[in-house]
Amino acid sequence: MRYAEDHKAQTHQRILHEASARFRRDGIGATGLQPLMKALGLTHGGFYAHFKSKDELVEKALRCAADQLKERTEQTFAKEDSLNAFIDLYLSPAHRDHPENGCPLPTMSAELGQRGEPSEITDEMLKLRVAALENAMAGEPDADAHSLVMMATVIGALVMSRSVQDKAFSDRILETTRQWLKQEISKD
Amino acid sequence: MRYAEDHKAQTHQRILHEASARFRRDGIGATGLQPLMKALGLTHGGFYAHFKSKDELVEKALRCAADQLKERTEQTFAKEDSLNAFIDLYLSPAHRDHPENGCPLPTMSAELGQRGEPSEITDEMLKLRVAALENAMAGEPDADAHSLVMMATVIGALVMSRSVQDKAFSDRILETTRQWLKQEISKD
DNA sequence: TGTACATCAGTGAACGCGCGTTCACTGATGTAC
DNA sequence: TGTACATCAGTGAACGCGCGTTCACTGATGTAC
Repeated sequence: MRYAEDHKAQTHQRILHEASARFRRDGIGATGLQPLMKALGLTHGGFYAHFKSKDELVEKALRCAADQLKERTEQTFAKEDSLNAFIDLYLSPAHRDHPENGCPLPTMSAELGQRGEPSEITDEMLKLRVAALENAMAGEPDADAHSLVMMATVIGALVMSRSVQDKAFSDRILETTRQWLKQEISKD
Repeated sequence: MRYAEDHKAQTHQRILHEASARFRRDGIGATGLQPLMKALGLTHGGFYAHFKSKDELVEKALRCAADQLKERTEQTFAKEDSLNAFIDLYLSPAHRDHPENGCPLPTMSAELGQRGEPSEITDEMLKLRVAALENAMAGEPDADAHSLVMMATVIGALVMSRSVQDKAFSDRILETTRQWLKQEISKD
């Protein structure tokens, strides 16, 4: 063969990785396949040797982002003070400023709903993260409700901090929410 | 003149209203001007007698949604038990299932950020709502932080409930968050 | 060792389509005389 | 009262563009003999 044995598989992964970043940063609709492939040094025609449609790419890229996130989540929850670590990570200025590496939910959920694709990956992703939070709250009586509400709070705070032009206000949203959530934890 | 004096102004408002609903329901990018005008019984060419570009429509429609929301918020906060009323309204299944009439932030914020338009209407909208919440918490020492975090929580819960396929899970997100927030209020 | 052939990841022109935008035009009305 | 003209909200064909998708092709390689 012309290329190394795993060459095609590697290209496949490169497309997936680039797409998952662009979908989060620019949105699904605004991400063209032509510019995407060009950015990888390829031509657009070759895309269909890897995926049968853009819809399939969306599904696979979302899975890719979810797996990436799962891994990072597990790393975070392996730490000592995992809840505080999670809060600091999710509500960090870095996460706000780099949606392409972050949680796909705040950027993609609206568009996914509008597209009418069932997907169910978001279900899986959310349930997984809420379960991880709940697990880290072991001992607290309201852990099931608290984990769910905490997840909602960090997502909402991130959405708010990204929606706002006023930089100081954006920082305040993140910091205030961080402090609030940590103080809630310390009560238990 | 051919039409009533305020005919053009009325058409202008009809376009604005329809656009503000479609942008929230389908997204900005996925809303075409041609189908939009057709839905109002007009042809697309006439659009430019009312707005100089789609970008201007986006800005004006967002303002329209914000005003609509402001009015509804004020009505809610005129009530006795305004905080509970707000929570029930924002986290109602009706709000989840009808984004076209609801808060534009959860549906449009990602796209607005991606478009690179400054806008600042989201700043105004958020600050206004947070201030209304804070006002309703009069007396509570942490009202400034609490109002901001509560806003984040309801936004995040709505985003989550809309992202999920599992209907029972979606309902649980809304209900759990409602209960949690109300219980937090009753503590004060 | 040398030649003919098969493989197949990637190429790039072409397709139909809907988009935002432009513009010469329509036609029902109010106004002027 | 009747005719000529001005107004202007809305019409609809046309534009260039980027989109997702298709497909005949390329050309470097491994294999067969």
